[in-house]
Amino acid sequence: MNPCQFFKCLADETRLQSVLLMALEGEICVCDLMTALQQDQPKISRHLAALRKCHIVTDTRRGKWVFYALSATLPVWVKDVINTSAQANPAYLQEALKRLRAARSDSSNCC
Amino acid sequence: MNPCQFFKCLADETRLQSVLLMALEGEICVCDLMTALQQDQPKISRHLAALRKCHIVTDTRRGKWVFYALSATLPVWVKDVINTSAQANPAYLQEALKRLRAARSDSSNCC
DNA sequence: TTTACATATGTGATTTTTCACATATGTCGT
DNA sequence: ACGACATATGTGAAAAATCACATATGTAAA
Repeated sequence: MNPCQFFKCLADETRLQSVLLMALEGEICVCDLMTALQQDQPKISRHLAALRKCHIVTDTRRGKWVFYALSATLPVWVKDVINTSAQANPAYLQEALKRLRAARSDSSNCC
Repeated sequence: MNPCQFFKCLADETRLQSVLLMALEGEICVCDLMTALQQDQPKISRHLAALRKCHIVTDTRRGKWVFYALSATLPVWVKDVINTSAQANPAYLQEALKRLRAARSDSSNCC
């Protein structure tokens, strides 16, 4: 993992929040990320594709839905950077996390 | 320190290598960074200005030279991210570090 | 106070990234 | 096979970042 390429992946609000949410909450489906980050579907999807291309996340299809999670094979230092950042910035993630959890506990939600 | 803004600062080869070298070697003057990174003066100076603007580094003038170092007041998580990245990527920094140390031990060097 | 050297910044061009919209692909239920 | 829904991607435009060159500022020594 090239360090500069890695930091470029984190250097965008949508990608960074997606990665940090996955660090805190495990796998997340695209529809829930749309809700959590309040962004439209193509935008979410495109940023996830960028993360996937750099092997930071993996995607798993289950029925109609695709779930993204941090790659299990990340270098230790990358995991450390992601976890440290996720733990240390509750305020930055607060709103998105609230929307994510609300969506997930809503039985009328998509997935 | 906004997390996304911080990662944007690291998302450039010149800025990232400058920051990681400062983590490993302490303060570095502009002329030595030019040698270490093999970039021209305005380019180095401009990227350092960006880091300074975000309060990631501080600058100290001593005579004709300006020395840059990681800010002493960085949040703990930011220091952790920088140090972890610097320690974990020796190959990424090897060449620059070699040139930096060579320049510093050369008595005919600028500063 | 003039000159040389180290560093910073103004500026316009170039490159890269991001975006919005349209459309394609994939899955499931009927 | 068809329709509805979830996700992915093609494409051109817009925005942002980077660059190279010129020039300005600051310091010290002669």
